[in-house]
Amino acid sequence: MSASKRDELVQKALGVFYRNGFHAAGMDLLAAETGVSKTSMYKHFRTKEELILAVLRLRDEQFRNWLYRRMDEIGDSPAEKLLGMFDAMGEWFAEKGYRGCMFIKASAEYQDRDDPIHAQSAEHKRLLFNHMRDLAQDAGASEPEKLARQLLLLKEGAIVTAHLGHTDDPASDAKMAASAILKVSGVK
Amino acid sequence: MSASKRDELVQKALGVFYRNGFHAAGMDLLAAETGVSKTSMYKHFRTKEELILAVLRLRDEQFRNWLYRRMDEIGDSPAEKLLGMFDAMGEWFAEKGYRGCMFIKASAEYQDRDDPIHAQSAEHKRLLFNHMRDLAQDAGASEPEKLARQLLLLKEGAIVTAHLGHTDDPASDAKMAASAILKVSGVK
DNA sequence: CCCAACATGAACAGATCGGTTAATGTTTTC
DNA sequence: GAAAACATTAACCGATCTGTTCATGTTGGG
Repeated sequence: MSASKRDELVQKALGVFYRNGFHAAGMDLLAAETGVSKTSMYKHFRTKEELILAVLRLRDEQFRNWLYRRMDEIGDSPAEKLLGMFDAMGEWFAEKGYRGCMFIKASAEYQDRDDPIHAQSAEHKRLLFNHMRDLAQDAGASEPEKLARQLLLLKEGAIVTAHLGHTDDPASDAKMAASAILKVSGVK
Repeated sequence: MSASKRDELVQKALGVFYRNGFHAAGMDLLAAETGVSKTSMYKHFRTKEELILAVLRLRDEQFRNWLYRRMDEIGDSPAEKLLGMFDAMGEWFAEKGYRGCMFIKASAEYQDRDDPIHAQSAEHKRLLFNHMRDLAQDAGASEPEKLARQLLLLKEGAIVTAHLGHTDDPASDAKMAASAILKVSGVK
């Protein structure tokens, strides 16, 4: 039971869940798509919930690493990095196979706030908020927390709209709206 | 098979789906909660999908009627009505049992863009957009479509965050952000 | 009052759900 | 090279899934 084998299963399960949804993807399908028997699956993960939680942990790590890096690359100043989030979103939306945010989906299928899957999805959003708040502070915002919350509202809205809305360019709309918000937030 | 009986089933099924999710609520549960036998259920709706589509139609009608009315009551001018949307959102979020937007949930469980359930959810968002665009035009916005899209980004973001985020007041954040956007949109 | 039309419940399909068991490889270790 | 440890497979478990069948009410019209 190598650790990397488990990681590989989680990685592949992530794709299966993302494409099919959590309830719709059964353990039989997951085992088949990862090229492993169901028994092996249950050697690595005691329950389906445990597998889902592992998938969400990996997704959180992958997504935040990618996003923070892109924001850093795109913007020089803190304010530019904040706006850069929306450019990064645009890149993500343009990927083929884009189907929205895994955590929003998870919270839609596991709605109870004290469900571990819901709680872990909320934690991901909280970590994103912390990062945005720190950047907003560095950017000199008069109310960094409020600014961070507002920019994240635009981000979540764009994520949903990119999957559910007409096919325009929500990332660009969000970025222009963000600029307007930055202007009234004491950020130069 | 009175028409009102069918409506009553759809009405009750709406609540069951909203609380449990679409995959998680089976036809047995739906029949039990509507106080009707499964056979009767299938007399009124040929498949589960047909029931879901009927539920979404009802929800669309209920939600838009309610929202448009509240926006009208809250604001006198078109610009005030636009901002009033966020007050209405705040009222909705505060309802006990709030679990997010039914159409976002539906699109999360039925992801394919050509799935009828996904398509109907998208249609709801499109109708909302039309209304907002008309109001934005009446309000004198320089680019009414863009303004409508941006305000709706804030709305979708707030809806998601009210369910998944920390428990602050996303409707109020969204409203203040919307004010900033209105200012740069040629709306007095 | 009788018969047709409709509504109902219970039982049943066949498939799939999450999860387990027991028997069979395949390594690793001494 | 034998024995212990680990991985894998296929078959199975009871529950639940969407959807159907059939036998029994129940109701309204002539």
